[in-house]
Amino acid sequence: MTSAPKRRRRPDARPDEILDAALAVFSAKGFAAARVEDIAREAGLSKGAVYLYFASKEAMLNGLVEQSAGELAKGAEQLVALGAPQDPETAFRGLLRMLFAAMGDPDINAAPRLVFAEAGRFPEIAAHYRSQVLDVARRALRALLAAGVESGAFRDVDADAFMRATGGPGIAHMALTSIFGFPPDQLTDPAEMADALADILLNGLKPRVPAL
Amino acid sequence: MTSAPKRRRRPDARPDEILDAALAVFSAKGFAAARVEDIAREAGLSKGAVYLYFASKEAMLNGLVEQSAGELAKGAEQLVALGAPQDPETAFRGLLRMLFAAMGDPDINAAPRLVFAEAGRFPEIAAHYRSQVLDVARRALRALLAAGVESGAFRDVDADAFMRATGGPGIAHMALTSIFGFPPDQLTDPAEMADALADILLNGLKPRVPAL
DNA sequence: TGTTTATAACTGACCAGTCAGTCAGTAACA
DNA sequence: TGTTACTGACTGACTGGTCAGTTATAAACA
Repeated sequence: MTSAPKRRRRPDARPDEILDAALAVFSAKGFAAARVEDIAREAGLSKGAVYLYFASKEAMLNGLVEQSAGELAKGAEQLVALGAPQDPETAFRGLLRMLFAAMGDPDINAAPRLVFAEAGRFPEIAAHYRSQVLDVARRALRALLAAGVESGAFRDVDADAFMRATGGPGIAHMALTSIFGFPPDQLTDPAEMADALADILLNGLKPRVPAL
Repeated sequence: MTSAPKRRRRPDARPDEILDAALAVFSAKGFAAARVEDIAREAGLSKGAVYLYFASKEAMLNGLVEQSAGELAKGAEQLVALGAPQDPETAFRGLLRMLFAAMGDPDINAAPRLVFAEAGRFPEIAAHYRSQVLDVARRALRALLAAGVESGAFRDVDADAFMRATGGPGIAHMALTSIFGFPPDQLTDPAEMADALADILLNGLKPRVPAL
């Protein structure tokens, strides 16, 4: 932006810059159709320079996924660990709010979207995401559920159904908004959306009152 | 397989055969990385022959999506229309069972998976799926919800949150099983999974009993 | 016979990855 | 201070291979 000299010496920042550019291009065109030259241009470099930092196009994809997986896993674990023991219901509401905020933001959900689209063709990526993100999320949700059951806030529902009930709507939200351009009819704000969903799920998780 | 003559005349069956083959190859490699010659071989033809039936690779993708969208929309509409007026709860359970059975079966969910992965790059496909599948599903769910509210079985929750709460877990199930190879810990059977989820959601949708 | 259905060889465009060379900066010396 | 020698980040043209779509030709029918 500011009159930067053409040759800037900052090799330590380059890998991240290239990964940012790669995410943008992969996200727009998909891995196979993305051209390395486009990534290079987006990063303000020539194609050759990109190969000084990454051995191949696939290495960029791997780097990208690793980065994103790390962030996601950290976020999920932190959030649940923070709120779970004290107040499972509030922690659950917070988790859904965070999930919908993230999944509704095209900048944030770009990486998960990419993983969704490409993981089928890259077993290594699928395995990495599974162990670094999904397994972590499952453990966190399991802990949250257990805490809720112990405190009497939740019924002892199946953990895998609980995981699908919690994470699924977030994925649906992502797909509807960022892939299909589906605007919600009523609830524009992701936080309201999250609260409406929390309202359904928390009610569903409550121990059944023996009425009716 | 069986000693079929090399030149068989059955042009009326060809388009569907080619679409089947295209789905298999697109699903395995993604649209961009799929080779038309692979599709042709999978269909037992030469590449040139494929171009007698489809003008381009993209035309195959379009045909595929159109076919799949038609089936999905029909299924969703029928199921809800059948059960809604009489017994919304039972209809909802049936819908979830059907959803999980479909989303858990790699043969059936191949087309939706493909659409998920590619719709971002093909606005026409996204628009088609949206109008032919998503809008139809939304209407159907809205009707089911309204019927449930009227009969007193459901609370009057937000329709879009309801849509995400219902469809989302199905998508999550698809992703976990077919993309990430995530085996459920407890519930192997999709029908059990659907019932566990219905248990959570139906309880959540019930009018709140003023206790606690 | 003419028409339909198919093939296989071909073309032209495209692109991942390479590499010989360029240039900005820097440091040591005079 | 100006000069020389050096480094390593960067460039862009090139190569080798791939693949969508075309076409000349032929077999199978009617």
